[in-house]
Amino acid sequence: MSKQTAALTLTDLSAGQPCCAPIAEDRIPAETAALLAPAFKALGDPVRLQLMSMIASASGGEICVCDLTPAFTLSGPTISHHLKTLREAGLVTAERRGTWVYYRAQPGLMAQLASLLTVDASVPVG
Amino acid sequence: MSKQTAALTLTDLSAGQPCCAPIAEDRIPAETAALLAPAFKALGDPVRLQLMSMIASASGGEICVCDLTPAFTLSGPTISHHLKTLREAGLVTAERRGTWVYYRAQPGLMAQLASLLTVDASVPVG
DNA sequence: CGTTTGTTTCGACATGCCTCTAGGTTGACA
DNA sequence: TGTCAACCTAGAGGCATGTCGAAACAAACG
Repeated sequence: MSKQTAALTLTDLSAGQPCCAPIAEDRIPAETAALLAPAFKALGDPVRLQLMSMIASASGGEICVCDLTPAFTLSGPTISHHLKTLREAGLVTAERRGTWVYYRAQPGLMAQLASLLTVDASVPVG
Repeated sequence: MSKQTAALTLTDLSAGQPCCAPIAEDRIPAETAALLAPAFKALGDPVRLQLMSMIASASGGEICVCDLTPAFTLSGPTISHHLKTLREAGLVTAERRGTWVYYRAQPGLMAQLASLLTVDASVPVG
């Protein structure tokens, strides 16, 4: 991992390490933007947003690909591609158990994105 | 009118109308995903994420394009293009006053996205 | 009225993304 | 061991996006 420009890594973020103040408090540094933008980008597709929702809301905290694929009118490989995108963004993790692959949400990064967008009413407008 | 699944518009969201439960509570409907994905997509670029941050954190709640452009090593038209993307996503609004154009964040939609990503510790994991 | 300054639009090109089909890999089971 | 099911990877086609330079538009000012 050579692109260590920022002192923060995706692993840190997934682990829930705080990254920065909310977007409305201070201008975020370029390194942070470069690190978090891919996560937002991954959520920028309706299919992936629904996949993320199904994974995050799954009972037991995980869900099988075999339960995800039939929920869409898309081919298996296409769903697999979207899951890979979510995986590479650090939003989910995958684990193979026997025949099936189970996906699990990564609450740390989700919380980071949420806190970044949080608009605090007490944020000074001046 | 407690269960609004599809009859929601971007205007509603920008105005701060609640759209749905957090992503980790229930699977979001396809209509909601189609409505919110463009907003995440708009934030999925490092330049736009920084622009959004500069706008949202601007003192006075607004900022001039003439203050945004010099902050990047990109051409004016390119910055304008990114601002248009944020505008069309409903994340910011623009107003021309004299020579300059001022941009202002749209806290309603930002709050929607934040609440969607919020992970409640009390979310049942089983 | 013409010039200057700030901002957006237009046209073009390179790159990236979404989707598919085809094929490969992994694991279960007779 | 052979076969089948589940899942992923590879490659291609078509469309969208990011970026630029040039030009158009808008407002202020002399």
